[in-house]
Amino acid sequence: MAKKFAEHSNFNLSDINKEVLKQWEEKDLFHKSIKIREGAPSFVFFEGPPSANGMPGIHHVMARSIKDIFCRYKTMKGFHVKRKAGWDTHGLPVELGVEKELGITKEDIGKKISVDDYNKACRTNVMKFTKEWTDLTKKMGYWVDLESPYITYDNKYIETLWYLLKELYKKGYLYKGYTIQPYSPAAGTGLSSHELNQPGCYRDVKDTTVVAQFKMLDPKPEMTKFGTPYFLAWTTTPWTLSSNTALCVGPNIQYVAVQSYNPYTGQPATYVVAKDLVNAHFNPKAAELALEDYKEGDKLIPFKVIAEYKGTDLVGMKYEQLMNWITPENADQAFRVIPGDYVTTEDGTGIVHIAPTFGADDAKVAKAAGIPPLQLVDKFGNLRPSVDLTGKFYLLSDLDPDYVKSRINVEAYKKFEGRFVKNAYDPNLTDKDETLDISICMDMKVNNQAFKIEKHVHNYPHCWRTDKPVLYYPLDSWFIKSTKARERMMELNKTIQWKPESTGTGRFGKWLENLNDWNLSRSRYWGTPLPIWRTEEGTEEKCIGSIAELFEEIEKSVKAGFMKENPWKNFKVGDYSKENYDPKNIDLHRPYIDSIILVSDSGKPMKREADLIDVWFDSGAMPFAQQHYPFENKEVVDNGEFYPADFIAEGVDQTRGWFFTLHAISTMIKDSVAFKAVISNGLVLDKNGNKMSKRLGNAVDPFGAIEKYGSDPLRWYMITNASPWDNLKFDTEGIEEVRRKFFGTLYNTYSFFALYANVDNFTNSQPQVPMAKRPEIDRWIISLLNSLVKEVDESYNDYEPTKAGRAISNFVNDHLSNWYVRLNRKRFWGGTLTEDKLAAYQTLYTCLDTIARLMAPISPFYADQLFMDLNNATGCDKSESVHLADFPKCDESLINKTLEERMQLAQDISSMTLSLRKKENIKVRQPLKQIMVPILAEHEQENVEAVKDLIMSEVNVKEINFVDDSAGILVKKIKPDFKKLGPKCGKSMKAVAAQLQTLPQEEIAKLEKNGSYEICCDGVCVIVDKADVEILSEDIPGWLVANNGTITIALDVTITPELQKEGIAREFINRIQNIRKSSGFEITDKILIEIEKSENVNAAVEAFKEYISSQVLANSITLVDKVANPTELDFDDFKVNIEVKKA
RNA sequence: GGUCCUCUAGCUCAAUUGAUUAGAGCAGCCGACUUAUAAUCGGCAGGUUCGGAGUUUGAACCUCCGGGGGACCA
Repeated sequence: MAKKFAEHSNFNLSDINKEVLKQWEEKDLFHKSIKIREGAPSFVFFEGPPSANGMPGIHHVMARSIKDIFCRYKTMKGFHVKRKAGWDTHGLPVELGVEKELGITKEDIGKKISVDDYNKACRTNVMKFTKEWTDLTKKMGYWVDLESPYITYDNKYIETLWYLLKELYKKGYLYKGYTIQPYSPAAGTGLSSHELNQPGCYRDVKDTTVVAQFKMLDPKPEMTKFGTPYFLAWTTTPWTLSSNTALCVGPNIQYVAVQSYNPYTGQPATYVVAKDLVNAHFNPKAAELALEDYKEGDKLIPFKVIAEYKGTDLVGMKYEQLMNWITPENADQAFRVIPGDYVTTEDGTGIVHIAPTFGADDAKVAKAAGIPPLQLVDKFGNLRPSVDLTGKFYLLSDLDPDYVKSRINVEAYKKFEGRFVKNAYDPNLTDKDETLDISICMDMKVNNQAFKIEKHVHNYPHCWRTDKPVLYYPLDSWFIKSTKARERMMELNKTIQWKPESTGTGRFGKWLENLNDWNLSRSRYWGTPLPIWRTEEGTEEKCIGSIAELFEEIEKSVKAGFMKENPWKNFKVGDYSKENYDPKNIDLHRPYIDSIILVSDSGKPMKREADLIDVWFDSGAMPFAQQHYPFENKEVVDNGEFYPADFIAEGVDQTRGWFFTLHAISTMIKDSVAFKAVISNGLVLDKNGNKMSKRLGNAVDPFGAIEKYGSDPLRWYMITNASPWDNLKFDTEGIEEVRRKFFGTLYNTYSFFALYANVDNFTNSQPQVPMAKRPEIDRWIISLLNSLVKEVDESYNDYEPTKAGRAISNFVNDHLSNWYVRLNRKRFWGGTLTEDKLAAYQTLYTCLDTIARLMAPISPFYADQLFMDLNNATGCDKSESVHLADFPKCDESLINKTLEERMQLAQDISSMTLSLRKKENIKVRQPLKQIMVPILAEHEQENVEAVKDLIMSEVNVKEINFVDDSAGILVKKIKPDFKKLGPKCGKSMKAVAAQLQTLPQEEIAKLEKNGSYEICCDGVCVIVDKADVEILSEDIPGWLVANNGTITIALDVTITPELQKEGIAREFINRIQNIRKSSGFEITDKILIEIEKSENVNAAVEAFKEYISSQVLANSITLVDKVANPTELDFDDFKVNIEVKKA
């Protein structure tokens, strides 16, 4: 007994989701889907590790849908697609989460709580939401190996990181440097650029700014003619002026000397500023005033430009230190004008104040020009900037007394010592208090050092944790010299297929071009320790690349007496078992690792550099670390089975995060790309285009959405609404629409099929009816289906899931359901299983089965149900799931473009006819005599003939006739083909087009006859070929005509008495059916009809009595003088009374 | 402040890469169908392609200027 096609009583995708998921788990289908492809070529995919210390959001569904689509697709295409889940477990977010939970700050670590306990808390905390993540992963249908994920805190993982660091070390990529970095005095730590880019970090703040006057020591002669000569330089951080050691000009910028007066003191002066900025600092209204007429206190200050210089002319000029509180080392080298390409004339004065200790650019140009930074010596003998780690000017008592004596002007400095550079850092101050900037500016004003003091609003970064402004501050750090690999990284990047391309060339490419060295250091507790040990003076160091190497070194150290014993004596080197690497046995984290003292080659003790490494190194190293490379799995990584990735996908925010670190590490270690193709998806915004946030309450809960709609419509919506790299305005109405329009239609199509297939016991076991024997409409849909397979396959292959999904959905809605099934319904009804009927079943079955496979990557649940419903009944494909089945192959021989065009023609002609009917207010129910189609070429008639019957039944006309040109009645029109004619005509295109369009009928006839025609205008003549134009019939005089593109039709709207009668009959049928329905008659009930006599209907009723009766199951129709219980029927022009009774 | 992306119907998106009637779906309005029926279908209406200038025979598309939105970076 053949199995029947499942007929579902209701259609709830959320339930289907759950049901199918249960099946998957029971049958362990994910693992089977990998197992069946064992030995096949591998398709390598890398999963970017999320951090499980927060709940997953709806955007994760987006990113993971994309990943899942291509992994499933490639599996169906026969590839072996292994994919390991991963967890990102280190780093500041985790630490801060723990601190918040425990109610402690960074300073408490090691005091109130031991580092050991703290790290234990981190280890637990970071996996807090693992359950939710796993849950979502399963529910949304993302297939990834969750049982053996890579975890970045794992000892094995860390060991690979050490291996990689050592490799980099050996290649000379690691160095220690002193650089200006964003630093949060309140948090006591440097901040990574990633941290600086937490939402809300950059904020507009109002700061006091000053244009300072730097007195020249060696002015050019013309500068000394009037008052004192000064350089003007603008700063938004006046407190850094005391650390000024140079001024910077743009070498190619034009500067001028301007004679004028100081606005505050009225003292005469000659100022040097950029030419473009003169008007920003000197009021143009005062340009006409004479210098001599100025009196102190005048609002308009006269000025006079007296000379012009190029930036390079100024380089090397010397000036007097602005604030002589502290004398820098090598002071003779300081206080000079130096060149810098980054100087602009957009704001300020075109001369930039340089404080090498507080600006990254400053430090760079200063170093290049040999300018010393202004540094102090603290009481421990360290060189320090003028601000301490808490954010205040050093207290004299914290400095080296000898240094204070020799270098500091105590008198001047005392006034400012201990002042915090921002009020936010000082626990005793508020915004309302005078800032250090203001105090300094006031001082400068009095001393004739300030030219202009202003409030200025600018965008400034804040610490995402403490909310306080960031300080650019010099810190000691380890760096990866990524600049060394920059060229190679750019080259390799060109080989990567980026989706969208602009992210690769633009955002990523530009970033590589301007690459800086990678700051690897983090001064925190929970992370991968930097495996570098150094002697106290830093003269000797060792980088450790494995546990084995560490153990060897420990041995030496024990021998040298620096350590008593190896703290991990149970660990067996070379034993890669889970137990051996268990944290109970060995833990490479702080604080344990810090207790290890190694011995240098010369016999000195070496301590570990206290830093942890950037967590982005953790994630970027995952291609290797997830395999514990090279300690294990060396083979499969080196031979390409697991590396590089064929494909990865993450949010666009990862461009400079994970995408970069993967690429950088891979380039430096393996001289290879880490991934060959990448999709960077956009953001998921709320329906109004705003960012989703928990705070605003507009975040969509992914669990709720899946529960309500099911994962399929959610995924389908996300993928097909817009390209994944565009931002998605997430609107649940869109999911609803997808459910209704696409899944609903597909479900109905299947239900229709199942209903009749079960009645006819169709099981697809009969031999396939040869295509040649199937009706044209079958061959048409099969042709379209194969075109679809081709398009979808190409789209998936090109990482264009949106195109694939849209194509599938168009096919299902417009062609399969709305045309094929609708027009063929009658073929499935009643009767025996004829060849024609069989062809219909087979055709529809093929379509549904193919659709299930095509859609499986995007909507894995419903596709599987559909596939199983079909194949369980037929046994055609014995795969346990659509995801274990093969992707359809396009059979080019079944694609018939002529057929597709013809059907399009039928659809167009029907649509035009319906439109004409509407215009004339003639219901479809009213039969009409004929449609006329003008024919200009033979094949046109052929095409229409082929689909004639379809059109006639669609639009209720009796004939389709053709008018050819022989009678000469057609009114023709010429449409130029601009693409062909444009290049031919050039400038005269417009005139030629105008002439063509007004060409008289005779001339058109000539063109047609001769195949070409000469058009002259403006003295230029062009030969217009027949192929350069489209000739169409625009009108048939006396007919009602519609035009659409090249198609023209005319509808005969004359309603003959005969047609009218038939129309009335159809009208009766419709009304009576309605009465049947509203009276609650059964479909099989027979009825008796009485109609009140009326001139309007008598003839029609008499003529079509049989027809009406057969349609409405009437035993009799009688015309009577008056009915007993009349129902009034309104026929627009007249009314008729009728009575319908059960027989 | 810099770099990049983006702006098309009320909404969400197309437009074969420069071609002359700028298209769909949703929503709206009108209607049809009534053995896929809590399903389905048709028609109508809706546009200064963000604004401006330029290149071109021809611009939604290329260039420049300006505006809105967004991302990334300093």
